[in-house]
Amino acid sequence: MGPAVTTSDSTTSDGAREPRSRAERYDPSAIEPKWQARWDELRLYEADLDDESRPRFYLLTMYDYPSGSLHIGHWYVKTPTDAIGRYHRMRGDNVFQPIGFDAFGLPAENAAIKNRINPRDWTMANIATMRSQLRTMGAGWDWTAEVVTCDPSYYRWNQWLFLRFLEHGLAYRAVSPVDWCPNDGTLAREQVEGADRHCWRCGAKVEKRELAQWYLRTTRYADELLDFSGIDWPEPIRIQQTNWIGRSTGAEIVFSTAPAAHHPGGSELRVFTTRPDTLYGATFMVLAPEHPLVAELTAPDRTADVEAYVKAAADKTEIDRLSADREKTGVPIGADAINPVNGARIPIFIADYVLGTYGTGAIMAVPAHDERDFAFATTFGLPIVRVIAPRDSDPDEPLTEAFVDKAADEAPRGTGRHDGPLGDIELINMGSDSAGRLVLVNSGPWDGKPAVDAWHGIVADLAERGLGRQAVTYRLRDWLVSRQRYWGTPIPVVHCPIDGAVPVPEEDLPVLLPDTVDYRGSGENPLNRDDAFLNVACPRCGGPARRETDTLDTFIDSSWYWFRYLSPGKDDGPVDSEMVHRWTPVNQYTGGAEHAVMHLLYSRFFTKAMRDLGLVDESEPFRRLFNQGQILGADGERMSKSRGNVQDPDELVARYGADTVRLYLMFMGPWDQGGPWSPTGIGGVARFLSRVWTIALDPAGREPGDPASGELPEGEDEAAARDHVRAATHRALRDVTEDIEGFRWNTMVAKLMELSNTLFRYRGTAITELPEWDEAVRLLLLMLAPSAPHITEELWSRRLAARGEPWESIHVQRWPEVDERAIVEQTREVPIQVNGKLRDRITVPVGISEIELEQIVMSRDKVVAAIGDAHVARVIHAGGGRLVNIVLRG
RNA sequence: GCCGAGGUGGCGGAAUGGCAGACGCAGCGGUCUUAAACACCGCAGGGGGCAACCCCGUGAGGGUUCGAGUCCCUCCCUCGGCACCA
Repeated sequence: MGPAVTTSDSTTSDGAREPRSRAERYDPSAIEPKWQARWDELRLYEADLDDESRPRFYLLTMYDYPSGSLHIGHWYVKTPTDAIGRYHRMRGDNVFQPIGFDAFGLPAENAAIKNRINPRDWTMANIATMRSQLRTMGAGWDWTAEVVTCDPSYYRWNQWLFLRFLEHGLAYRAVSPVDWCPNDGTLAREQVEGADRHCWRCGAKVEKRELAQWYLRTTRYADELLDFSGIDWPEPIRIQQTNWIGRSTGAEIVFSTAPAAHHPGGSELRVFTTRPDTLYGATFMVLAPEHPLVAELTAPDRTADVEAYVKAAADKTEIDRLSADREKTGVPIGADAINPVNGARIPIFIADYVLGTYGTGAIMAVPAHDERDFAFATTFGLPIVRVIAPRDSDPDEPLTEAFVDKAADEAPRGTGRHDGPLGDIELINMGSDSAGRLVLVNSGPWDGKPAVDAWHGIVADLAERGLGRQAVTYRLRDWLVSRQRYWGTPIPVVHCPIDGAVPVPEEDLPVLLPDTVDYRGSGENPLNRDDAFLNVACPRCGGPARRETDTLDTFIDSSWYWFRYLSPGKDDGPVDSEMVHRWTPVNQYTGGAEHAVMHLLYSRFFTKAMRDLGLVDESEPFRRLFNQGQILGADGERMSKSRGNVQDPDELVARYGADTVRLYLMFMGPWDQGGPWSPTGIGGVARFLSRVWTIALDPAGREPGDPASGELPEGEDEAAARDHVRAATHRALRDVTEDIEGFRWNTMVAKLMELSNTLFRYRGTAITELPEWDEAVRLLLLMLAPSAPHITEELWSRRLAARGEPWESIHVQRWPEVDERAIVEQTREVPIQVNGKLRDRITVPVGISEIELEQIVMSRDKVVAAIGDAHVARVIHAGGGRLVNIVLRG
């Protein structure tokens, strides 16, 4: 049992041992389940979505993956979120606070393979556990709106949406590589282990395999996704999304291949560059190892080297490949390209720092003006030709590093569209050189022309010859949604030998996952072996065909689930458009910052795509977003069962009660920060709630440990004490309200502690008989109600009972109003600095003039001493008289 | 490596460019108790001094300012993300 919370003597004490106070002690286990049951009975948290009489407030928190049981991290997001909902209810809003489960995903399959249990059984059992755990939190979830994504009534609409996307050209199929294990099939990133990249299950060497897979065309919305107007999202998230999308303006330039013994030449090689003005400085070309023309262009005597390099590149992660300070590697393929502006023959290399997924998968290398190209050229002894130089400098002075305009780094970023540093080319911010400081050199007809003019001029010339055009490229790629797995939404397509990929007709949805599944101890998709699932008649020609066995990425599920909460049972469409129009965008979304780019960008994409399909009118899913931090294990690592660092909330609830756990999580630190879990300090919060209990139920009691107990604080008469109590109460109300609005829970709790400490000092005095005290207790309970719903409900009900008033839940009371008059002060303390160092403090009347204040300041002994014989240069009255600083000369 | 966030007492943290360390935890002293636990009251950044008081102090180094934890530059460290974990 925890300190101060439940002790045996509160329940068993009798005449043998006199407890300190006859008042009942705070025992959360006796009150929390009682109120949870009562709230359910009253359906206190079931929103009436048709209620037009109050402002709507859609409060959404990221739904959870049912991984087994809740850990303290789940509570860390949910308790403040619940406090937001409760606060808004008290503000008079119609709050909709739904919850659900993100039920498809890899862990269920891993468990299934390992333990030979059906993923559905595993998942549903976990959901049952987590539901019951969630109840102990006493949160205001509306369970009538629950969504579970592995239910056919949900995933059928994933399929339906996929078919609409297909119709509108937003879904397509293309070949792309996956990590592949010969025994276990496609592997997720987390299933590839070690530097040698082996399969986590069988240890086999992981290969790349090319598979035809389904994509969603997120890039169609790239520009619109850069526009954050109308939503109130944290700047860091907007910056991360903007950089993730990575819009770059540049040019596509067509080089051609030079004739060689093994190749007739004349093939087009397109490159994307943000620096067409440096075209004359291209001294070699680099293709990504996976570029489609590599095999064709490679000279016979280079084949062995090139193939070995391509194979090695496939083994590396993109993160490795893009590391800028890594030693540059690459191999020549024994072919040349021809520069369209000057006919120069330049050698073609492949190198892994060029990615097949960005731009055209090929770059023109300009070592004089790009750091990576410079490093590569230096390693391989390739020529470096300077083509940009400050006006009147020597153009042929050798470079010791790439000459890149540093002003590019100062380009504004993040809040809107921008062109920033790219994966492979550093962009000069053309706007930064509007003065024409930089000119072209070694560039034929362009010598002496400002780089800014050449940038556009060279592109225009190329365009005229059909050899180039201005182009925009994004770092953002289309969304690969195919997963070679069982436990997901089956992609509703049939492959027919005659008709190709045929969509499943809408009336045949849902394509159900087979109930029985046999993994045979392998990770390979069991749908591939399930004849009953596989064999199907072609919807178009009726001939024998084969079902698509890929399932959809679970991020599809989470890309529209908040729409579904509004009509979870709807069976003639995915969403109730009218309801969606009324209730979205979501007013407040809360969840982890680890979703900054993927889930939060996919959700925005889906909303825009669904708008264009005519399903919803909104363009953005979430009006306001907050990303809380992550609670790590006590060891500072992410909580996971395998590390054994998971903190179970049930244990804490059993010991301290849900209210204490909720409040402690809020008190730990700033909500967006998170940090390692440590239970040290939870006792302080428990003590705080015990004090609140005592203040509310036993105000007349005295503390034998405090000799001054029952007396007013020294120097305070009754009138002063009344003012003091009232001022403390209303100041707390003002600050707590602001802190809740700003989600500053830790300081909110601190201010409630401060108020309770103040009130505690008046226990046993006559003050507790007065209206000021009564108001203080009332406001303290109301302020605490959103965060600690059970204890406040209990104390509220006893308060009403004591007055003979009928019971009404504290959670339907109105949030109180601050009385500004109570807070006004007569005097204030002014710190006095000499040369910025604190030397004295004085207390002065609030309305004092600067002249009067200065007179008092200058007469103070400490000030006089600090000034000595120095000369006062000036006196600064800062912040409207908040501080005085005396500046000395010499 | 790139993008984003952060670094303040023994610990969690507080501080619209204006008194660094609110509020807690741990610690120390005390009250209550036969005693202990609980509870309560008080002390408490580091160094020096009997004291008044003085000096130092917000990852490191520079800068802007009357004044910097806060703004700017360089660097170091930690955390999140990097497209098949969710």
